[in-house]
Amino acid sequence: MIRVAIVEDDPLTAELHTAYVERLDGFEVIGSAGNAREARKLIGAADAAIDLVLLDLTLPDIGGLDLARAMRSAGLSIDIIAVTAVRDIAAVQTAMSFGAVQYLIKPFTFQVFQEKLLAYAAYRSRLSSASSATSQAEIDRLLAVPRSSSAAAALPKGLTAATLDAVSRALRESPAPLSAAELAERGDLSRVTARRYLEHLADIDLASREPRYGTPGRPEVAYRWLSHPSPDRL
Amino acid sequence: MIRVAIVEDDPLTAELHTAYVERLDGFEVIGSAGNAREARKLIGAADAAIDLVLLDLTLPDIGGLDLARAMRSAGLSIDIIAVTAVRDIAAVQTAMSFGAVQYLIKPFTFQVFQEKLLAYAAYRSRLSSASSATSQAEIDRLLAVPRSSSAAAALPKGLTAATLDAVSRALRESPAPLSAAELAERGDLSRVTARRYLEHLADIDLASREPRYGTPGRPEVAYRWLSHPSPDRL
DNA sequence: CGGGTTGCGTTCATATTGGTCACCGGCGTG
DNA sequence: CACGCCGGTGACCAATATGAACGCAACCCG
Repeated sequence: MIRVAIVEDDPLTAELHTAYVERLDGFEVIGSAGNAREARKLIGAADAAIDLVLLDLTLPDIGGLDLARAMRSAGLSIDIIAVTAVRDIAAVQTAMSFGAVQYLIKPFTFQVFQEKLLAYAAYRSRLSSASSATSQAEIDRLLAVPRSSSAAAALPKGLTAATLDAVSRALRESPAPLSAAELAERGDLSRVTARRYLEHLADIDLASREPRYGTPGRPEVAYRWLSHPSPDRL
Repeated sequence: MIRVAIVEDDPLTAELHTAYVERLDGFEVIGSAGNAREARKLIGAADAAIDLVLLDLTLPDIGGLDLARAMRSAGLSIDIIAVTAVRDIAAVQTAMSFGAVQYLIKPFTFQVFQEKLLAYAAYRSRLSSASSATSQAEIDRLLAVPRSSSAAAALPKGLTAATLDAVSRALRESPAPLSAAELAERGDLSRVTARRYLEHLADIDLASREPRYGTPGRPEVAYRWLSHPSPDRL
């Protein structure tokens, strides 16, 4: 059983992540913390014996990266999966230098989450089953992270990962909600295709629909990128 | 230029590693230290601006792992490659939790050493060229590099080095991205073969896929050569 | 209050390309 | 010399974005 602590300031998101973890066999949630102070207490508790921390990098009191540093200073080698909405390469690099084993970008679907945690579990069992490494090649094999392609299989028929990625990016980078027609113009796509992908994003709760009234003609629905998916969608 | 510090207690080995580093283009040795105290001074020097430390884990005064911890405590996110004769899984795991990007077992050949450092260089240039990541997939791609090894060495079944070389060259010399059909026409290959090799190049991150939208019919995917570290050095 | 107008949502046929499978020719081997 | 393995090829079926046609939901005007 891999014992997980969740450090996340938004209670709704924390609850969602807890539910995610508990859906996976072999994982259990030991506790959660909403800020760094609580997290320190949680992790420091003698009977906790935590294996893995899902660490949000944006906490109210001190940054998650500082918390990670503090953990390392204390000599704790608990594994960390960084969870954040920050899409900053520098943050990624810093997190990795503190020994984060994975970097998850919010919001994520259960599939992506599952993939990362299962990869971690595999890594963990590999390490524990091998008592001592005998060669460089073996070390390399132990540390290798398997290429994941399970996410692609979860796509409904007729949709492409590359296109979905392009649509997601365009929507995310737009400050205002986008209609299918507007996104089509930006992304060199047809209106029909743009709508299909936007509908998919809305279906998996990565985007919300917002009808626009007030103009003549049939109302146009605009889509807004969601950074906090609702937890009722399990 | 990647600035390297070498921390190694045995002078002969330190010299050897220095020579190894200097055989590689794009790397330079800033200094070396024989124990943790010297290492701290070397790394702390304001004008050092060190990118990478080759860190021996068995030092006379304090352990290399403790030095790594001290570096992290100080907020330094300098990359570390752990170098040691210790074949202990626990040490590997601890080193990785302190954010080591590689783990090299002494003694190693120049080949192995080169492979690890070139992989690191690729990882680094990838990170610096991308200012902000846009998707989980991209993060995964960025982070996959440093820990996977010998990707180029082992060719999958059904591929030939000569053909791969020809395809690589053709793609590299083309200013615009090329589709499989286009490359087939240029290179005297069938579309099928061209596609197989282009897919391989994309899989090992030497090329990127870019679907072309806007025209009726199924979108055509074009491949673009990614210009990072020199492949002629292999 | 109801019919007309206006756009967008939705569906469907179509145009292309992707992916796969069974063959073919060549090279090494016994 | 026959055999077997292996990589490249042609042709097939499946996949996926496009454009146009149709229908619907909200505004507007009489």
